[in-house]
Amino acid sequence: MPSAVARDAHGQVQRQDCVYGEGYDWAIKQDRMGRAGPEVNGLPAPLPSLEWPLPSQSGQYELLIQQQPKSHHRAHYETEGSRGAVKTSNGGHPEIQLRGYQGTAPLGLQVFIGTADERLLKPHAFYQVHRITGKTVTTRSMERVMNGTKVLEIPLEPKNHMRVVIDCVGILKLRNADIELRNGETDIGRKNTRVRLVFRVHIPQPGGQFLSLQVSSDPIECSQRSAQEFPAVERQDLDRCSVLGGQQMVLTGQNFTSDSKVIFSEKAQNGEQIWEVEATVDRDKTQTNMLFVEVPSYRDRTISHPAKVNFYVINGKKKRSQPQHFIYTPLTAIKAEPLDDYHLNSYGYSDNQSLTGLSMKSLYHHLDQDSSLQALNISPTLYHLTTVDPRAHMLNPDPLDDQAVYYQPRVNTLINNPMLYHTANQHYSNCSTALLGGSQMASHSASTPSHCVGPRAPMAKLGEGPQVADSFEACLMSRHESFVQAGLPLGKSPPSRYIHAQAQGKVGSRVEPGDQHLTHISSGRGNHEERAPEKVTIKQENLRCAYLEDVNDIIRRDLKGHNGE
DNA sequence: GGTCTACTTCACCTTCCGCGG
DNA sequence: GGCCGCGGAAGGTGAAGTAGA
Repeated sequence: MPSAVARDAHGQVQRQDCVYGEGYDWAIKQDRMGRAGPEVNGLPAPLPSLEWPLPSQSGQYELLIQQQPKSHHRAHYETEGSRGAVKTSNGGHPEIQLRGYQGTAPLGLQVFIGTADERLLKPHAFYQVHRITGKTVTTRSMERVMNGTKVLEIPLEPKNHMRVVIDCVGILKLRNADIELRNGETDIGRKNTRVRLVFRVHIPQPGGQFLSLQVSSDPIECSQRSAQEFPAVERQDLDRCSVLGGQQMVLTGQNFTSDSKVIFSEKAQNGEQIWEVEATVDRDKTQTNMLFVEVPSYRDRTISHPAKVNFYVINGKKKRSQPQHFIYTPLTAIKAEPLDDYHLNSYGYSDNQSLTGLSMKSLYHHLDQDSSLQALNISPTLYHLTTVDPRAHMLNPDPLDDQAVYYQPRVNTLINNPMLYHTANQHYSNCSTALLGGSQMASHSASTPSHCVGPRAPMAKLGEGPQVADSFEACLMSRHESFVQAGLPLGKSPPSRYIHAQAQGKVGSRVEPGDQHLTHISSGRGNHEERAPEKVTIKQENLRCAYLEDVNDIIRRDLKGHNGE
């Protein structure tokens, strides 16, 4: 088992262990690439952190999952033998394809185990990918460790139309106690048994850049027990209806029984349950993987804002599915003011789906989903990150934020770190205040929201460490605490930002303390093109229904969007 | 009636066993 | 016979629930 010492994207020396499949020329070729990233002009390029969100599609390229893994796979412990490769529901194996690749050289597809909870996708602390070997395995693979996360690399070959069957990926469960005792680990393992397979590919681009794409599978339940007994909703054909209810919703999933009930519920901000009602299930049509539900009417038919509720399927006393989300839309419209400098039509809102009653969250979401910056007539710009805190970038991990990452190492030096990442479809550019004067990002106080960069503003940092992440998360929390505790409309807090990245080496951002009703989004060209910033102003009102939970909702929706759902 | 504590129940985690290919 | 993949279950642990002071 060869091991290597490599420098990661931040120049930190780290040990990486590699395990090769037999007769694996490709692996040897890829080894150098994987240790410190692909090579550019003979120099190793760093790969984006596994915690970075990446898009599944960019330009002509698309990384997609042709066959999704089964929703249950019992992971094995280190003390056990392998429990085999992850399978699809029809007994086959997941299949991945990279579309749009015209090159002749094979690429490496990276696979790791990611989280599947409400938060942002990141490597799962309690599960690791496990390389399956044996005569039934047809796919070559190579195992390595990147920053403590096991990653399998599988060749994607043009002769196979850049399509590969993932029959060599198993899931290893680490003992909760071992992980929870680890320094800096804040997650708990108990009941944290859902994972996703995450696939990444790095495509060489002209000029020595690389384009990184990522796609993650549907969630996989990895525990023995829940897999056998608990109902699981995998899909719902309806996610909203009017407060009157009455519409039929078809749920597809697992472990539904003739006794399954569907419970709609709503919780107040303080977590107190304020509404619960059992929906009518069509028992005659019920199958083990399908439920037909009549949406119950909402408790309050006079709402003026969409109401977000949950529902779950329950088989027995405590055998209930993960909560699913549902939105009741109001019957009556409320005042909607035209938004300055903002063309609703460009977002395709129909009359009954106007901005009426739309929260800031919804606005953001729609903006995001429709590649809003383009719609807002913001020209593509170069987007620079200097060793960016991935979670800063992930603050709003929507398709817009999930810019494909081009990276080109050692092109220029910014303060202490030399890495410049250029995104595809580069809509905006920015850089953290951390870069100003070389101040340490870690010094950003969680209690000073003014240091938080706006929702679509990646923060830069000058080192990777828990204090930075903590600071960022605290920063995020702080922002939302201010929403909830102060009861301010979302449009008023936190203060808007004016972010402007200049050419490399002179980048920076500043907070504009001015009118907090306004959200400014500016863009400037980076090192290749200079362009005057364009400003978009959005006026927002009626935002009282913005809750902390909205952030999760945004994340959830966007993750779903990621998966092409 | 509210709070605290001790006890009980049960869900979950981890390990082990055994079977078939 | 050994290994792998897999199902099932035993036993430990801790969270959740309940009863009594």
